[in-house]
Amino acid sequence: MKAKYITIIDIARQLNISKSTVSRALTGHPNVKEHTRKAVMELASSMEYQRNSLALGFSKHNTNTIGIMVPEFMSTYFPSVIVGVQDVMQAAGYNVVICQQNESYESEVSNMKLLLSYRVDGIIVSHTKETRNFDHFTLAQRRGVPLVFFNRVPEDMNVPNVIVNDYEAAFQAVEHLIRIGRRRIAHLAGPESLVNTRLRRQGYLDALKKHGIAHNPDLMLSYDLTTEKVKIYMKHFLELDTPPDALFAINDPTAIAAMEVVKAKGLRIPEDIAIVGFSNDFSAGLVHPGLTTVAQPTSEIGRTAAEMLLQEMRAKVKNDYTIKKAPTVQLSTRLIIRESTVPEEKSKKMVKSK
Amino acid sequence: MKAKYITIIDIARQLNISKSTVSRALTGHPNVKEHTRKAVMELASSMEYQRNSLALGFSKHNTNTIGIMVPEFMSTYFPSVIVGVQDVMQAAGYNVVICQQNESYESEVSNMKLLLSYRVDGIIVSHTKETRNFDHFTLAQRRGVPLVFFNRVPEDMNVPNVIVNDYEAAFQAVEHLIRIGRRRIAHLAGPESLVNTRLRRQGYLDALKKHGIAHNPDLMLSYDLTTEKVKIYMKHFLELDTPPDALFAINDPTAIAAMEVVKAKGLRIPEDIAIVGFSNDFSAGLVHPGLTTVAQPTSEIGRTAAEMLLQEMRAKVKNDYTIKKAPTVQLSTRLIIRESTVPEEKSKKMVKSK
DNA sequence: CTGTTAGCGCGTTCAT
DNA sequence: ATGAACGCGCTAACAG
Repeated sequence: MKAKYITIIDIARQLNISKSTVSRALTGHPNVKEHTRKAVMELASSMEYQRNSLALGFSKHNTNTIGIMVPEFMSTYFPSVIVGVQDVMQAAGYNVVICQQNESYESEVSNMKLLLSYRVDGIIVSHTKETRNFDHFTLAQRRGVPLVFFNRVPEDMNVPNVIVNDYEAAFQAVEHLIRIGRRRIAHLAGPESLVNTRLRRQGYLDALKKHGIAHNPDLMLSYDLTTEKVKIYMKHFLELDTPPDALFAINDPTAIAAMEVVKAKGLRIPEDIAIVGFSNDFSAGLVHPGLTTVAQPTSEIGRTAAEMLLQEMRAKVKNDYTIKKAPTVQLSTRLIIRESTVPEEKSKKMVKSK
Repeated sequence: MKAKYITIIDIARQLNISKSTVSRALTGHPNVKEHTRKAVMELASSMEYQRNSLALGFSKHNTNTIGIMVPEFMSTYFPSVIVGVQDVMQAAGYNVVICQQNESYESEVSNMKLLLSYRVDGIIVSHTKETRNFDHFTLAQRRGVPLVFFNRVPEDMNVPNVIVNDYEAAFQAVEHLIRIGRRRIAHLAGPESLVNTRLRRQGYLDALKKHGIAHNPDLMLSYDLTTEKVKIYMKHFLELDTPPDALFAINDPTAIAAMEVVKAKGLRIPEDIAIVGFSNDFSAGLVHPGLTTVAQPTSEIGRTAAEMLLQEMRAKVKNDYTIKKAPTVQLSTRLIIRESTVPEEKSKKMVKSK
């Protein structure tokens, strides 16, 4: 059941001219008689000629296609970054191929090889939570395929990337909790493999320190981002002799899952325990009470990463990041205060005073 | 800044053998001396040889790649269908390229041409809300590229597809509203271009009819799925002389946006107005009150579509759907009752009694 | 078991 | 203004 496509040879035969002429007419080469060009164009369109990008990329050594690799599709974060990437890339005449890894390292390696085997011109990446070995990324670099990372950036690689101010954002979020009078602030951190985890945790620790609150190791746990674990750990927190009066969660899904546990226990949010998330997922504004969280400029992250990649791809001489510092763009976040930390009336006042 | 890849010729030269032998060794052809094979494999891996799928697909006329085209990424519906597709396709040795159209007809046409120009072996599609012309799809069929539709299926095309029982699901949802005593049931329908819109609307109308409730045209509006319009129309409904006591929304984002309007007006859900959505998006369980909605088996939809596509691609003789009825699989939905129609205690009872 | 050759579709010289 | 010939990387058919 082979597909059947029209080629420039078919067109050439019908018109009794050479395929070179057809090729020239189709690509807008100046040296083609107007009459001939018109005939070619008309026949091509009536035969629904569809150019073969494989053949083209094959001989030209570039495909006008970039890949984007994201770890998951379950929150709205990555899809909206992708929309930003597509905006810019489409305008620049590039096609975007999306690969989604389901947080699996294996998928990531095989998808990377897939993209390389299809000779994409560049790749935008956020790695999985399982990724500890980065050989598949350096392989791309060695092959001269530009990479731009965002959100989850490997610490040991010198590579262009787009990030947000995770440390400050976490610091501010925790400071917000302290300002509203909380002292026993728990932190559900992410996996050690993610640089975000470490930055946000440091922000958490330093905010406590600044305000003279001793860090209680019992109130901090790293976990693997699965819902089941949140439930276990959150229950554990709540059953401590002196349970926390606030929670800073690594991301919104974590915060939302934690809220479920709190509500199931019959505790009140924010009165008994205030909760802050991270990223301002679509659902953060929908849960009850609304989730205080750190908003990330998702579509701008995507657009910025795309623009950085375009620069890399357009560079006449490949940037050698073994000898040169790779560019980093840090975008700003914004703390969104909702009812999970400040009850209704109060929160309205705070927004106004902003 | 051209990328530089190793080819089988490089390997052949180093080993002083012909590229055919290298090719055979690499592809596991039986007629290669063990010694030679080993040498090839070792060199290939130490040089980090990465096969060129372009060249392969180019000469073999198939790419082991399928495309999936979805209209949007804003709800969790399409991403989770995609995860199902990937499951099946990965196991079958296919690569999946995802295209997202932002609900734009133009993007759809250009992405379709993109996929065709890359000679994908098959395509899974849900079309945009703007799509009224289906030539780009029939083009694929004429080229012998199998298509499988899901969710948004063109009515005039005889093409394999995976759908849910939209009509019955809508019927049951509305019947549920009637059972809890509602009579003035409004319906926010989707764009006329979507077959879902028509089926769900018919289910709505027939449920009213069955229960002897006259259809009030003032209570039914079609709209373009943008949040701004929901707000306008919902306000309009609520300001009618005799406003509705229930709303059946075409999908969950619509229902959730409508809930905002209701709450802003100071009305109670479900006491003043009960609300039902469609699809059981992730956020449906998070909003307050929880949204009663029709759950779709998203990942099963994806897996089923993928399996249908595999069958099409594997068919020795291409199925000619101009003369033969295309297969349809209809999957079942399930009405999930939450607090947007039945207050807390009551809804718990109903779940138990199930 | 291995080497040689042809061909996939296209753009691109190099001739004419 | 046009045609002929080549090459991109790989597999397959054919010839040893």
